[in-house]
Amino acid sequence: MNQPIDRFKSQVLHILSEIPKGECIAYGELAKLAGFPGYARQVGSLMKKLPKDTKLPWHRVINAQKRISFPENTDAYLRQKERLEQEGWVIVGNKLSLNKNPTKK
DNA sequence: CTTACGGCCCTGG
DNA sequence: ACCAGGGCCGTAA
Repeated sequence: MNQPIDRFKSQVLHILSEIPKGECIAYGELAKLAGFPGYARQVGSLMKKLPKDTKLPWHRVINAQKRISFPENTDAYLRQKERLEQEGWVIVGNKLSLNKNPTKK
């Protein structure tokens, strides 16, 4: 079968599972760490494939713009927002800020 | 084989 | 700091 992409998935999922609480990562960063720079979108596609009962912190994955990659009126957006806030993040609009330290002057 | 579409990224205005 | 445009990669039609 497709070894490279299969490995890609495994790596991404593994790294994702290693993401500590209270920390987030961009799709591109995740892909890069997995050894597949430029595969940000594929990471997103992979996230979409994840089962609903997954233990993986998919909510800690956001885009490089520090924004949730979902329209605000969607359910997915709200869920991710809630989870991130639960992790101690502060969401302003559809953008993320560091916990208790947005921009910090 | 061409077209369309993503949980994206980067550069510019 | 915010929005728009173009580009990248893979999968599905």
